[in-house]
Amino acid sequence: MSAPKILDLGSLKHACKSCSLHDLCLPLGVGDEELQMLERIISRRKPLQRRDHLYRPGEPLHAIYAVRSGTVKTYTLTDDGQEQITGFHLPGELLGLDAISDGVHPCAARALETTSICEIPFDRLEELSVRIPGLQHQLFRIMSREIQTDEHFMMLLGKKSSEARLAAFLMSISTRLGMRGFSRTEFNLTMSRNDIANYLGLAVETVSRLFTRFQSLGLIQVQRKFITIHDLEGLQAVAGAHPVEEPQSNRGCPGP
Amino acid sequence: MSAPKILDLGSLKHACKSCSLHDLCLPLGVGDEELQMLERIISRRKPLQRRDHLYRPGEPLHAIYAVRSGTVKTYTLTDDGQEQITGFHLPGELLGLDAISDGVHPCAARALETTSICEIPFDRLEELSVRIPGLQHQLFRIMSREIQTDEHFMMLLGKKSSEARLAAFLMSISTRLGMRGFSRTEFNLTMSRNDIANYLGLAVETVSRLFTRFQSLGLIQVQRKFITIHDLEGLQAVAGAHPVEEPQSNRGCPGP
DNA sequence: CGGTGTGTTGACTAGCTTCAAAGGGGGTGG
DNA sequence: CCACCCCCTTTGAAGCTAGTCAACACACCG
Repeated sequence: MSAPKILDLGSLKHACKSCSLHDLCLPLGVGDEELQMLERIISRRKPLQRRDHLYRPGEPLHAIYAVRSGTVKTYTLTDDGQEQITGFHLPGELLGLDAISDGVHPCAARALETTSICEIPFDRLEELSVRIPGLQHQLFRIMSREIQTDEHFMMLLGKKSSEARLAAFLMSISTRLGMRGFSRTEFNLTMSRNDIANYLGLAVETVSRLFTRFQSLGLIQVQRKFITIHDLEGLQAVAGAHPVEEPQSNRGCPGP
Repeated sequence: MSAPKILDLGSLKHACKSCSLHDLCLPLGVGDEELQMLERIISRRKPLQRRDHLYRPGEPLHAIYAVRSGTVKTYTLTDDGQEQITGFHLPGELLGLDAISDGVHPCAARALETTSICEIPFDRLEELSVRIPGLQHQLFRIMSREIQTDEHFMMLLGKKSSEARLAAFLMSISTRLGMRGFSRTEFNLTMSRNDIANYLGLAVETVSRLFTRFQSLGLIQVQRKFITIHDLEGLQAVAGAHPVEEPQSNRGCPGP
């Protein structure tokens, strides 16, 4: 499956520079030679079109994937058949890590727009990470990071108001795009309101109302899918805010 | 840190049999010799008493931990200083995986009762997993599993009613205890109602009312912290149920 | 034996969902 | 290229779930 295409290693290397695998490879002093070994097992797929599936639930894990450009959403189906979005994946981010444990994808991955993808055959990645300890360490880090962000998101869903959720969502998109060199304050939301609502555990109507409210508060400007953030600090404040009231005093003092 | 104690390998091996590291080690044909190498780096800590911390947020990652007996809760503090429980860890389960990415524990871990713990120095575990590919694979699997259960839990928080959440929680405890050879239908909830509510994103009062309701429905019997499940299937049904209505027809048929 | 913390129960409230309907773009077909 | 249609989005009003507030019951502990 997926015959490794011969690629221009120079350009691929450049591409890898903005990828999460890069961040997590080079800093540890993985040598040039080893980097080339890694790059050799990575192949590009032909771009996905909007609504194309990268994989579906139940498919065996062949590879993990990195988004080169575009957006991918991952989702599962609940017992009663409705969709639950588990994440949006922006350029430089990885998908498919949740499939390692059973060797089968527990969720589906679908492009929200034209999207290009790097494919990293998992068995070969594992082999390589035995030979390159730095790579193994980085894989552990990447997976740990995902566990951490999932925990953070659980807090969002469990404790935060609808306002805080949407604000945090926008801040998350902003930050992640910013890390990859895109604008933090102007971007397109490639997902529908429905997707956002689904992801945040809210009703579509609530999300729509919140966009309107944020705009009238001067925090953001909304032009359909195009968002301009006017007040990053303000938005962050809304995101961090306690659902009902903020004591303001004795911050971060847990007590024994 | 943590001078490796000389242990009776025979008894430790036995202990490891009911541990998640075991499940995820032996099946892959890790040899006896390699298993001994693993066991040699694992040390026991002296038991934790109720309310003792295993680690606190901000502490550097020295080791990951496995619960031998007892229960541990992990939690973070929100921006405004209130506790958010991220998980309960039963015998045989691992803690601390979320600390790998930054080398620092993002959350706290605290014993809910007298608890004994195995400590696995992470740097030595990493070294070992380079030498034992099967071990590396199992670590990937364990972390992947955690990502997967986190995603599942996100669905619970985002889409399910309070009833479904508590039912799913009880089923989760039941299943996990059952996997370790404990009773699936009779157990002590070592965590307080407050902890349960916090974890599930509910108010304490709601949790209390739900326990009463489940009892009057004949699903469970509640005697303070001691729970008897009378109807596992019924509880599962409540857990899986759609918050409002259940279509009942066309299950699991996504459509393209 | 009181004190304290934990758990339960009731009444009220708020926030979000649901239901309903209309506006607006983008895509498709003629 | 235009027109139609569908779906996404927005807005309004009503309803319900779960949260909040308050008071009490119960065990556990010193």
